[in-house]
Amino acid sequence: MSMQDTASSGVALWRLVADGIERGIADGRFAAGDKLPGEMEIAETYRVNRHTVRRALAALAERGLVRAERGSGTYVEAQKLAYPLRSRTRFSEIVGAEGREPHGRLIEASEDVATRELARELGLKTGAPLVRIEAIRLADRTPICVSTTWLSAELFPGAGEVFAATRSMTKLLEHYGVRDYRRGATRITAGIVDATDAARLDLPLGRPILVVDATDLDLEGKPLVTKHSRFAAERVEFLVEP
Amino acid sequence: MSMQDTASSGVALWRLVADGIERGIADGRFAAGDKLPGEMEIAETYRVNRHTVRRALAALAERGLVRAERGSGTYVEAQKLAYPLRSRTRFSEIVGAEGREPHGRLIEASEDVATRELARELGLKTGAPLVRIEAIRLADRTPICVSTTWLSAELFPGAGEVFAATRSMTKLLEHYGVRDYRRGATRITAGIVDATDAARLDLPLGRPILVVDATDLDLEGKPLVTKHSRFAAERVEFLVEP
DNA sequence: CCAAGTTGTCTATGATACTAGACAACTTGA
DNA sequence: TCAAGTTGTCTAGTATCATAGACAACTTGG
Repeated sequence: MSMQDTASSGVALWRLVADGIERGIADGRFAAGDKLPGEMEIAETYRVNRHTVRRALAALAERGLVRAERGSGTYVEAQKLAYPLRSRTRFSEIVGAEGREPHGRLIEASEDVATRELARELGLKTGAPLVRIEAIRLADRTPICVSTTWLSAELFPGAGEVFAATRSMTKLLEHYGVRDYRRGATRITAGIVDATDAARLDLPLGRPILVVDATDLDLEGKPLVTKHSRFAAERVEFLVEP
Repeated sequence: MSMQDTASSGVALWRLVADGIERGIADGRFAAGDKLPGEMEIAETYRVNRHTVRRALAALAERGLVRAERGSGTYVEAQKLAYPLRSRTRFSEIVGAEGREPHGRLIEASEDVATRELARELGLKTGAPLVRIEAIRLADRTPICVSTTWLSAELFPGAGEVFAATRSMTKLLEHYGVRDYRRGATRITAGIVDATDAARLDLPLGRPILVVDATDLDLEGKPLVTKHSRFAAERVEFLVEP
């Protein structure tokens, strides 16, 4: 150790610094996305060499808690949202279970007609009238995913307005008398974010996204809605449980 | 660190070993007075060099948790019993308050006659008949002190048998109708344990003892018993409170 | 574009931590 | 008395921890 830690506690200085910063992140002194103080400044507050601070930051970066950007600063990485994929998948419940505040926002709602693919997913005829809802979901204030959701315009007339008011797909379905629903097939792929979604997700261009196509069914197995969601890969982690 | 700790945790190996041993003491895997495994054996269980174990043991010894005896082994130091000296001093209550189990054992009871000193302490005449009780007191199974207690044989006939049965001075006095009593003068000195007491206290020769001479009085201030107690200095700590 | 501020990388030095081996000093039990 | 087992002490080598300074590479705001 150094002359600075009084009693040679058996804990390295860089570890003390790392723990201090981690505590700051945990208790919200440094929020997700925040810029940490500069290495020099941290070194001064802990009365420690800049290299020791770098060692601490490296340990935190290793665990994904912070990310250093050369020339700019070191930023708090939002902890990846653990997103379990079960038959009962509710965004608000998942986010809430992580101790974060779920939000939804309508981007756009419009009339559409079913392509052959959409028709098959929803058990409708090709060309059937649909409501298309473009929405974004956030945990606290961090955008997690943008979803395009299609519903039958005949079964759910005015669904766009209802979603704009309720900001929740679950509540929308309740409004139409659907007490419960469950997840049908879920397909997951990955891609690169396009410019539109990048702006919506507040992501730099070129970042990876997780693309999820899923259909929700009512309790009799009849398709209710089908969705095409794009998740910011760096903010979410899907958990598939046996 | 070494190559052995996989991820360079920032916590020194010797600290991990020390913490492990301390936990063992705290949860009773190593009881007070127990001999710890040899340094070599500890080194093997923690997959660590013997010198690292020695560093850990040195840290624990520094804090008084263990004591190394060359050629013999390293022993768990009993935490010193906090022994407050108040006007109402009851061994069993003091030990119980520390969460330990008080015990008493009669070593010997015999007839005696009052020396001038004893007579003065007890408010009797020189040569008055006395009962002399030699007893040992323990906390859990650790001997704390040996006491020689004198009582008037006229006021407390057969006191030796009563003590042998009750193993408690408080209960003995109750047996003779003494509901309460309090501590009179208390004199404290220190000395070196003699061979007899060393055996009784399970102490090595040459160890320091605290010698307490005290007289207990009934509520009217009349002397009841006078005692000469020898405490193992390393196992007890007297607290004088204002 | 430029200056200021940021992180990244290099060299260098000294103090600790850990390992390894050997032997001394001591205790214990046979 | 002796052998085995214990703690104490020494030397030595390697790796990590921490400090210090200098400069490169990059970002940001003016």
